[in-house]
Amino acid sequence: MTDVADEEIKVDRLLMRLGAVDRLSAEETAALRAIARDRRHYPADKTIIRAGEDTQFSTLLLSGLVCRYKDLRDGGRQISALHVDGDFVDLHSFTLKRLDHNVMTLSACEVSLVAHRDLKDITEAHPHLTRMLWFLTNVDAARHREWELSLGRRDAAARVAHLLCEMHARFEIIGLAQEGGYPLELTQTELAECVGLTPVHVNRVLRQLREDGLVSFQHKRVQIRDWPRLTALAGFRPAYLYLEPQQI
Amino acid sequence: MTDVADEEIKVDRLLMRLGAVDRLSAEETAALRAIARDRRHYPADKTIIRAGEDTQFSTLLLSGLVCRYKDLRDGGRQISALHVDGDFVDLHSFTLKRLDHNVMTLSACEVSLVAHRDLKDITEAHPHLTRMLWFLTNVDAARHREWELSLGRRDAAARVAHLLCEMHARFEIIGLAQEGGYPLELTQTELAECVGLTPVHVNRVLRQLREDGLVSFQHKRVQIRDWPRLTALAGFRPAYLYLEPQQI
DNA sequence: CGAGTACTTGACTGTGGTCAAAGCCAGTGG
DNA sequence: CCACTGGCTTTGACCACAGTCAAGTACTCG
Repeated sequence: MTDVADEEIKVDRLLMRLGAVDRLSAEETAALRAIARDRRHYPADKTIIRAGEDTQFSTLLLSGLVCRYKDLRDGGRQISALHVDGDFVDLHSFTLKRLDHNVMTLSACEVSLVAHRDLKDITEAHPHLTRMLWFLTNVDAARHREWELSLGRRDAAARVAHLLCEMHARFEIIGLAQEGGYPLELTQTELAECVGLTPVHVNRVLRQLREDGLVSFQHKRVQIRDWPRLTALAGFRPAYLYLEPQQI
Repeated sequence: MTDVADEEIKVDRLLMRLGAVDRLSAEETAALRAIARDRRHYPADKTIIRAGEDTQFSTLLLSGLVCRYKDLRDGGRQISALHVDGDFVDLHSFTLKRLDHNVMTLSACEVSLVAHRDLKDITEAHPHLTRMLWFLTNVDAARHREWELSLGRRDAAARVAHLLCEMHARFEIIGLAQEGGYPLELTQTELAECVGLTPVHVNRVLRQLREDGLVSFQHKRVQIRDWPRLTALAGFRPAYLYLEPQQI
């Protein structure tokens, strides 16, 4: 595979995600490609946007794993979202200007910075594309709501299982899940920060899930062993991810 | 006060909220007023939108208290958001079409139904107004993130205190907070469903907060007793509510 | 090969859940 | 006007899930 073809695939992951939901015109496709220019590479564990800063750009994740998190004064940290290849990590900063959370890489990442100025132009010239982008931020909020449900009402095992189910579904649609497994560049501590548990307890839960033959998470890879029982334990129903086509 | 003036005030609460953030032109104001026509009244405790249904309208809350919630199969319920006068409860259904959660009144409510068809017209004709509405859904997501932080990392007292702080700030900007207090049409059970605790424990926490002289919640009314200590306990900083003016 | 990070495990603790019963209050009907 | 009802709140006794603390193991990377 040439570098050029490789680059195209990376840029196209967002287009594929959008195209799977509603039809994108050639013009819209071109407009999106045109604004996703400024390419950057970041190492793992780098905070790339800090809460409260003024932002001029939104971050389109081309490859790698990114999280958004909030800190408590006493040192506690809650990861509020995970992002995979093709996600518009902080599209909401276009209207919010300054963010209420930090953005950090969890693995080495490649991104495109998209100027808010260019997004504004899209809202002036491409109403349908604007609605599609708006849709993306609304799906993001829907994931927040499902996480609220996990954090508020599911027990430890169901929380961990649910997260592993969600990430499986998300990796699957971008073609990065293989043989019932997928790569997940998280430490157990970071996983704990997603699900509101301690690292120690996450470790115990993972052992239990593994011994019960539901799922394993080792060496940064998740392997699904029994999808029906896993989704049943987690109460996972993927409607909230909005993967079905519709007219926007 | 005449009925007509009263009606105007109700419609204008959304306009005031938007106008406090960024300047609304006369045309934009008129466009918003024009689409908020279909007026409805609902009794308390009525589920008005169910998860998964196809929606043709979004709900602008004119007066009353509304919640959005998700159910677990085993009967558990998590309230993911509360809405006060002037909130666009489910503006996100405009792009999502079907919702991932239910919408329910907590008190008697008055609403305007806004047709998605009309919202679409706005996205075609009023880019700046479109960005303002997009902004509203993004602020909604920011509140979800703060709730994720509460549910995942704050202890019971801080969770309850934080919710009471947030609602105070929100009632204040719509002019419904008076003498350091505000009306909150919630039962302790419903409050528990917001903060991921049991009703019994919420009751204990409320007693503690009251005895410590921080805040009381009795007879559907919250009375702030010591705002500095309450916000300190809660770790409340209102930046995530995006009440400051900015250019969108 | 050594240092540092991540993972694993065990013993013990504590916050918040469960279960149960009683109290309170507003609304309803006799 | 009062008794009854049902929902909400309050309290106590007990329990359990997940947290804390601590020690040890296994990998990775220099």
